[in-house]
Amino acid sequence: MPKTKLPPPSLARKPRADALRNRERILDVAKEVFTRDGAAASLDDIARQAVIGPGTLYRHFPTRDSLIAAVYRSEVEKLAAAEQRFAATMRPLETLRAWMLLFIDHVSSKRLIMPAMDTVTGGATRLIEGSRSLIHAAFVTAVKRAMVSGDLRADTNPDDFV
Amino acid sequence: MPKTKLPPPSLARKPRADALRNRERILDVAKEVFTRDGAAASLDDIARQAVIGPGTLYRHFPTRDSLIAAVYRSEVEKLAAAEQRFAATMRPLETLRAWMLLFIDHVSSKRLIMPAMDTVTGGATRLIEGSRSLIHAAFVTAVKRAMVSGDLRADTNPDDFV
DNA sequence: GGATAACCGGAGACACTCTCCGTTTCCATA
DNA sequence: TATGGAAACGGAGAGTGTCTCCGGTTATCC
Repeated sequence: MPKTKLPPPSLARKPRADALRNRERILDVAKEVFTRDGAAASLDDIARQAVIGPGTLYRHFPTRDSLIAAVYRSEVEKLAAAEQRFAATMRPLETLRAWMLLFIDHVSSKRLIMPAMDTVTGGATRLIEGSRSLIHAAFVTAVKRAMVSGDLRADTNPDDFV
Repeated sequence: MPKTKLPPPSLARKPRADALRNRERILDVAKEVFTRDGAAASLDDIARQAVIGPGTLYRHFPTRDSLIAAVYRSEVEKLAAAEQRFAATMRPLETLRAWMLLFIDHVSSKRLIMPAMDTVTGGATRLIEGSRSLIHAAFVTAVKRAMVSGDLRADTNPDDFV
């Protein structure tokens, strides 16, 4: 009798397109605002700049911390992904150089955002710990590519850069 | 920092007694509230508990950060002073033990307060750095006293505890 | 004791947070 | 393509917090 199709053993269904769009826009704006105004920036202001209502922002990110954490995660993922994107169009040494520049940006903006992450929960450490491996992997890949191409001496140890 | 009395040449005159009293009360209450409610506690609430108006609180500490920093500084000073107070009435080993207990308290409450200190200014590092030497000196003194009295082996290096 | 600079209190304007719910949009199905 | 309904949206508004301004009070110095 129920014509409603219950989704196969799998759990949830695909998120709506507008929700994804909004989530992305919030993350973009939030990153910019946090970096500019510090971690105590107004959340309603972020919503306003992202051209959405406050309700929408709070539905996506119930707390300030969850938004900050999401911004951080998203940045780390972008950073890791950039290595492959660069490698597709640049020579190995250029790739490494460009990526390291991006890394500097990442670190300096992280300084701004971090303090708020454990204001309440003290949970910053875990988040950072988890992202370290992702970044490290991207870095090692870039260095290895440069070694294979001969731009870097073959006996270079990636970790020596750190 | 002991205030030597220099009446004639100076421009500033001695701070009023009530101002000093209030400042002290604010610091006491603020420490308690911050430790309990976290660094985002309501400032007006602190004023209320200290039985003063909000205006008074803001005159003494114009920003949240300045209040937090003052609380921290005051705690460090008390911690350093406690070593001498203990030594006056306790045996060296007891002094050391009591002082280290106090130190634990200090560290754990610091955890609560720290995050807010550089939320805006990123200035926590300097503050902590400055206080480290004060605490370290008190600690070394306590250890040395215990060594002289024979409670601790004479070849103990204070820094080994850390 | 009197003058006066320093200090106090708290009303109030403004900003921020977060929720509730009527309206709109998207997606699956027919 | 049309349609039912779940999912997402927006924004008004209540509650709370921040910070200032200024008339009144108090301590200090002479």
